[in-house]
Amino acid sequence: MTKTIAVDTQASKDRLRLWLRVLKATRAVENEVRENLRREFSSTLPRFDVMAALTQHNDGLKMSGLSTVLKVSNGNVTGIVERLVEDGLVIREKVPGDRRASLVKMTAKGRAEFAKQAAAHEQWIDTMFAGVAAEQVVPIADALDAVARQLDDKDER
Amino acid sequence: MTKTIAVDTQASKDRLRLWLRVLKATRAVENEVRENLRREFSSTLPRFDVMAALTQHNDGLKMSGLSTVLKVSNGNVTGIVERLVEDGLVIREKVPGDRRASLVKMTAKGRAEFAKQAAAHEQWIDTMFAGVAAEQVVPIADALDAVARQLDDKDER
DNA sequence: GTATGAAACTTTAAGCTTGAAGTTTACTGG
DNA sequence: CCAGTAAACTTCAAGCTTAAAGTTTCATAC
Repeated sequence: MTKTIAVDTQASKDRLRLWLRVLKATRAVENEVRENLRREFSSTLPRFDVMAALTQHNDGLKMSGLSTVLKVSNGNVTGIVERLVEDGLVIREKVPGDRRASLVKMTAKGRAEFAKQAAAHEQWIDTMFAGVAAEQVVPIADALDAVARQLDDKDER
Repeated sequence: MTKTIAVDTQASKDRLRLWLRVLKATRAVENEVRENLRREFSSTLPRFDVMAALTQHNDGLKMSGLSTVLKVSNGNVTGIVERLVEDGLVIREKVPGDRRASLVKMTAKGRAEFAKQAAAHEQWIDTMFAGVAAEQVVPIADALDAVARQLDDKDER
């Protein structure tokens, strides 16, 4: 077996510093997006996330599918979808042959509403990330993807 | 006046993609940190954040100071500090000359506990970011700092 | 002094989030 | 068939989070 020994190198400190910056930037952007969603659309980030996932999966997603895609708990999805249904943005269909499950889909109203929100969202992000040099965008995205993928792989084990 | 016209360029799409990756990586790391804090220390990220802020400000912070530093609402800080006080990790001192305010400080128990958590935390981060090449660390940190700073500046206006 | 307004908080209502426990339905081995 | 187990959810308790409203204290102007 391989034993990992704690060493507090410069590289280690740099990585911690990187994480703190990533976190700070993410929270700043997220707060701005939340505030904009609230002000302009009277909505929230979790609702936006659910609608985005359903838009990508045009044939619908089961509750468990939503919680897997969004990486949140089952119980969480229950509440968010509940409220989206109340607002008529989403429907829950019965799954033939499995009375436990239900398939969540966007309604026409939901699609129209989400189209507006997604367009605004893209503009917000574009403005917020304008300060990142074009040639840095792809390398940074790839580096962070490596971090996320490593953790995803770990979860699946 | 300058009018901003919406243009959906390749650069714009790349920036959106970058944001989605940043978000994904951040959530993955955050989830891991939350889970580790819960499992190993029966604690949470907000509690860790408050203790980290108080550790950096050794002479204490007022409630309003905490909410400014952490960029969360006043009411939020009230609850978290309340629970930290219950656990004896933090104390609230009276501010002489201002009966409205109180100064929050770490206790000896809090300092001892946080030292353990911070050391573990640094190790977790080091492991999770091991996949990022050393020479990329600083440039990425700087690029994201630009994003955060732009939003901070905007808030102060 | 005393009104008036600001500052520093706390409280509240509503929504988000999780892990754990509970319910109903489906599947599988004997 | 049917017992046991797994799957797909929902419910629950506790904590996090915010905006808005409320409270007490302080500062300033008159």
